[in-house]
Amino acid sequence: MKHETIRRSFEDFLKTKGLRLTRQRSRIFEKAFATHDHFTAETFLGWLGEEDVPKPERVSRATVYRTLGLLTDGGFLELLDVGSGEAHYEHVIGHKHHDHLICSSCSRIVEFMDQRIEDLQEEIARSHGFELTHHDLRLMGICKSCRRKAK
Amino acid sequence: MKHETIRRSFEDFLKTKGLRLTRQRSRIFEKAFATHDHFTAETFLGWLGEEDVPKPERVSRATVYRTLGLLTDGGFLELLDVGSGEAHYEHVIGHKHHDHLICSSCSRIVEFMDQRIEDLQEEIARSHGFELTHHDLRLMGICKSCRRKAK
DNA sequence: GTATATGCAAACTGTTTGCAGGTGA
DNA sequence: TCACCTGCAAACAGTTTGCATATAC
Repeated sequence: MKHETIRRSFEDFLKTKGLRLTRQRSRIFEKAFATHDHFTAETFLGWLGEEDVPKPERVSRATVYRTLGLLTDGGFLELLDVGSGEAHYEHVIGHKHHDHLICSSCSRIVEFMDQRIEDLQEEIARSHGFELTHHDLRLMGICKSCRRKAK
Repeated sequence: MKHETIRRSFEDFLKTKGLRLTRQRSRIFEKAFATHDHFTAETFLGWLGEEDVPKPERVSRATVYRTLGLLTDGGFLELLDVGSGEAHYEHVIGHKHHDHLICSSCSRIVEFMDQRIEDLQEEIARSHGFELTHHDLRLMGICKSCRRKAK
């Protein structure tokens, strides 16, 4: 999906909800889609702080939290719970569904997706009478380079 | 596994670590193994508060948190992250490894275990050079009775 | 013009910690 | 005895919220 397309769909989303396209929302939106990495609200705030922009473009902590929530509601970001206590986000462009391998030692996050597991999950949910809305699979372990270092 | 056996192993655990068997730890241990349900620290505190015990048996919030952590370290409890912001615990007796189906509507938690998924997880981790230590699979959806109610 | 957003700081939730006094081995 | 524990209250981290002011439409 092209950046312009999703930007447009963000503007539509705001319009439909009767919300306004403010400088802050615009800046947060652009920033969130400018990286392919996962980020937390605080990391994000750091990124914004690095840029030296004139006062009317500045974004407060409260607005970052509010807007990340908004983008998540709208389906532009996805919440990723890595179990660290902080909410991690990732944007949704060119990011088909995937799960995560997390290195307990260096916190590196590797994405993967396995259709066989996806299918089994559906099967299991069905057999328990659940209608699946989403799922979250985290594999925790030690990555190759950390194992090497440990020796 | 019999209750007595695990109680013994808890006492051994304390001894090995040079820790003491206090009234508080004993009470928390018994309570944690008296239910088969998941619980949070605050729920647990509530349970303890319901019982009218003499002062030396009373347990403070700090001690509940400390002791649940201790029991988790010792492998007597398992941490279950249901994504609600609070830590949920479940004890380990007669509870082989399993994953969870969570109803987004009524919060009901159903346990399941599927060896085919377990095997695939190992395979995926290996193929990415990870050595798996544990994993966490949560399937979120709407359970049968909530779907029925919704209609 | 006016409803919606923002920034600020204060509130909140779940959890951890420092310290003075209590207690199990 | 004395290291380990506990209770208390204060600290903490991440996040949310109330309110006065600013701004998009």
